[in-house]
Order: sequence, then structure tokens, then C-alpha cells
Amino acid sequence: MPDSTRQRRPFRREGPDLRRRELIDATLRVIASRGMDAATVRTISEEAGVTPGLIRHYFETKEDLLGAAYDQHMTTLIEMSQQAVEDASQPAVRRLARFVETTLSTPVTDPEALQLWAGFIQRVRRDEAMRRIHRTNYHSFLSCLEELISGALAARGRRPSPDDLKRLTIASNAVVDGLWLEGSALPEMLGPDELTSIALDAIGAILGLDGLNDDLRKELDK
Amino acid sequence: MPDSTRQRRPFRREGPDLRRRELIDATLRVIASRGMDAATVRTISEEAGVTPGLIRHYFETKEDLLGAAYDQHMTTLIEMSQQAVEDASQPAVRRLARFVETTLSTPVTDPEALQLWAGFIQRVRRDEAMRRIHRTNYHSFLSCLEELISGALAARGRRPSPDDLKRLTIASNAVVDGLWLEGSALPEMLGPDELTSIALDAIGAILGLDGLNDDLRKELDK
DNA sequence: CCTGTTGTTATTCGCCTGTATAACAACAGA
DNA sequence: TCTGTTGTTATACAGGCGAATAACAACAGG
Repeated sequence: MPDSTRQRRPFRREGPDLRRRELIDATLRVIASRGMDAATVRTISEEAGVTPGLIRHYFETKEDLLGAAYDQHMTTLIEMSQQAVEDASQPAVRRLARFVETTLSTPVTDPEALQLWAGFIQRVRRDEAMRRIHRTNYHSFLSCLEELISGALAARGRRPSPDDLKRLTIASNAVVDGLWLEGSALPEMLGPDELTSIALDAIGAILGLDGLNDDLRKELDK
Repeated sequence: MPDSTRQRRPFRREGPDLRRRELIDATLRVIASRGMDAATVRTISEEAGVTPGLIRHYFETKEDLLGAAYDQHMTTLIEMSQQAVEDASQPAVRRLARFVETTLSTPVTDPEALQLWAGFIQRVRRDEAMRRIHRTNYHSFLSCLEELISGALAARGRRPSPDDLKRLTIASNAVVDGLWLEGSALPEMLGPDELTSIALDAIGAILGLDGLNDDLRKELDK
């Protein structure tokens, strides 16, 4: 029974970019906290504080909204990683250690991040646009790591062949990915410090770089 | 417009265990090939060649069916891993190499396996029963790997402390997990041979075991 | 203050979902 | 051959989904 005396809900007009951004952020929040199943137009619009119809004013379909959300999420993650690395005045070994530490700490390593990742990876398989975003991001991450590894090895006077460098990078990336997975899925098992420490020991062994772990620890303690 | 002349669909009676198993297998096939979104009672029953109502005759809710499917899937994976390891007559180092190779080959490393994993991991977070299955499986996998590593190190006369052994196991497991992830998500990037080779080199470096890769390769060539 | 634009709400639609219930028929046992 | 059990089909229902449409109102430009 509708209440005919009820006023129409008041609202503010927002610039198109701001509102669009709000809808994307709300989408990511919903997926992260309640899973992809809960990400309906009604739930998302409620999270954003607007009515469901508004989503269709900014996105032609719900699929478009999800694509935009995935894109923004990935871009944010990449920027976060590269930010931890951009200070070229630091020694290469230390920049590598920082990169690993950032990836294995919140908010990158987090149950909600895993929820986002698992939700999106299912769509990646069937949606070409999402697959492109995924591939681009992966290569960007890998080449960032490769540059760091190359620099760290060069600082010790080592110049591996391109093929060897690629294999070392993939192996190091696997260590980070695997620990990210375990840290996100079972957060109570390993703290971020232990995660980082194990990762640095392992990557140090793979690359033949001793002191990777000590270097970071020294810096953190100061 | 219903066709009143249409006959009722004929059927065969199956023993309860067989039918139940068919429904679970159909569920896994649907999730693996078309994603968790497609796993509706209608799609699953069609895949199994029965009508939707039958699902409720064997499972109280759809959630129960998904839980049973997750349980069976995980059990199968564990048995597959342990099977690759059970031949105690082989040297410990070779058994470790075999374990890694099995995990990084189809059907364990496969886009469909990733689809299953991603679909279930979202439910793990909110369903206590699924979380228990998940945790149990993870520990089982880890302790299997720990035993192999312990044996391989002992064969070289090394006896690390329990804490060191645990850290080495977690790092080695991360290599396998990370490469499993990359091999499943981007199968065209790295073939199973390359995946295994990178994993064995990396784990060999982490554990300080040389020849892990050569050992397996020699055996495969013969 | 007035007016046009358009961001926003409200309402509706058809479809699909999981679940409930009743009718039916395959097979077992007599 | 008959009969009872129950595995299986058929049908119905309430609710939620994404999407379309129309009505409204906030703000900008005059």
C-alpha cells in the first residue's frame, strides 16, 4: 500500500564524473564486502545512496559498470605498486624489497581484495574486454618486477640473459602471488611481517641475492 | 501453449548414491565450463539429464548441493596429489619433483580448475562449513609438501628446525600456488613443461637442493 | 524571476531464480 | 499379476533480477 502523502525523495545533482566515480566505488565496496552475488543494481545503488535507475543513466548495462569497476580497481593496484618503487634514489635491492613488502601488506593482501579478485576473474574468462584489462595489468606488474630484479642483479655485477631474467622474474612473481593468495585467503595464519619475511628469503634464494630480508628490516627499524 | 498430447518424459530409477553423484558431477561441470553464475538448479539438472525438482529430492537446498560439490572436488584434488607421492620406493627428491609436476599439469592447472576455485572461494568466506573444508584441505596439502621437503633435505643430511622447515614449506608452496595461478589464468603464456621447470629451479634454490630439475627431466626422458 | 535541460526518482515490465507441492510411473516384493 | 513404495516429473508460486519508461525537480542561463 503506497503512502500517497510521502514526498518524493530529495536529491542533489552531481557532476557526471563524480557521480560515475561514486557508483564505481560503491560497486567495488559491495563486491569486496558481500561478494559478486550481492552486487545487484539495487544493492549497489543503495550503497551509493541513490536509486537503481540512476545506474542506467551512467552505464548502458550492468556489465559495463562491472567492466569500469574492474578497470579502475586494476589501475589503482598498479599505481600503488609503482608508487612503492618510483624513488630512483634508493638502491635497487631496497626498491625490490619495498615492492614485495607493499604487495604483501594490506590493502593489497586482504580478504576483501581476494573477494574482488575471485569475483572478477570469473568474468575475465568470458568477456573479451575484461580479458584485455587482465592481460595488460599482469604484464605491467611483471615488467615492473623484471626491471627491479634486473637492477638489483646489476648492482651486484650480474647480467643474466634475457631468457634467464624472464624465468627469474616469473618465479619471483609466483612467490609473491602465492603468498598473496595464502595471506588473503587465510589471514589468521600468517601476519604481514612473516609473509614479507618469507617472501624476501625465498626471492633472495631464487635470485642468489643474500641480505634482501636484512636490508628491508634494517630500514624498517630505523 | 502446452501440448496436451505430449507424453510424460520417461525416466529410469537410479540408486540414490549414483544419482547423487551424477548431480554433483553435473554441478562441477557447469561451474567449470560456464561459471558459478550459470550454476542454477535448471542448468545443473539439464546437464545431469533430469528435471529440476529432482535436485531437491537429494539435497535440501541448493547450498547443500554446492557444499557437497566443493567437498568432493577438494577430496579429488588431494587424492590426486597424494597419489603422485605415495610410491615410497622412489628417492625423496624425485617424489618431491613429481608432486610439483603433477600440481602444475592438467587437470590441476587448468582454466576450468581456476573457474571452480574462484567460484567456491567466494562462498568460503561466508559459509562456515565451506571454510572448514577449505582449511582442512589446505593443511593437508601443506603437510604433504612438508613431509616431502623434510625427506628430500634429510637425504642430503640436513635437518632444519621445525620453524625453518615450516617457512621453507610455505615458501615452496607459494611458488607452486603462484605458478598454478598464472598457468591457469593465462594458459597460453607458459606451457606445463616450462611451468614445472621454473618451479623446480625456484624450489631447488629456496631449499638449497641442486639438481631437482635435472632429476625429474632425466626420469621423464627415459 | 522565469525557462529549458537533464540528472534523478518512481514505477512497471518480463524473465529467471530457488523452493514447494502434487501427480505420476518404475521397479520390488508378494 | 497385483500392490506399495518412492524416485521422478510436472506445475505453481513468490520474490528478486536487469532493464525500460515516464514523471519530476535541481540547477544553469537568460
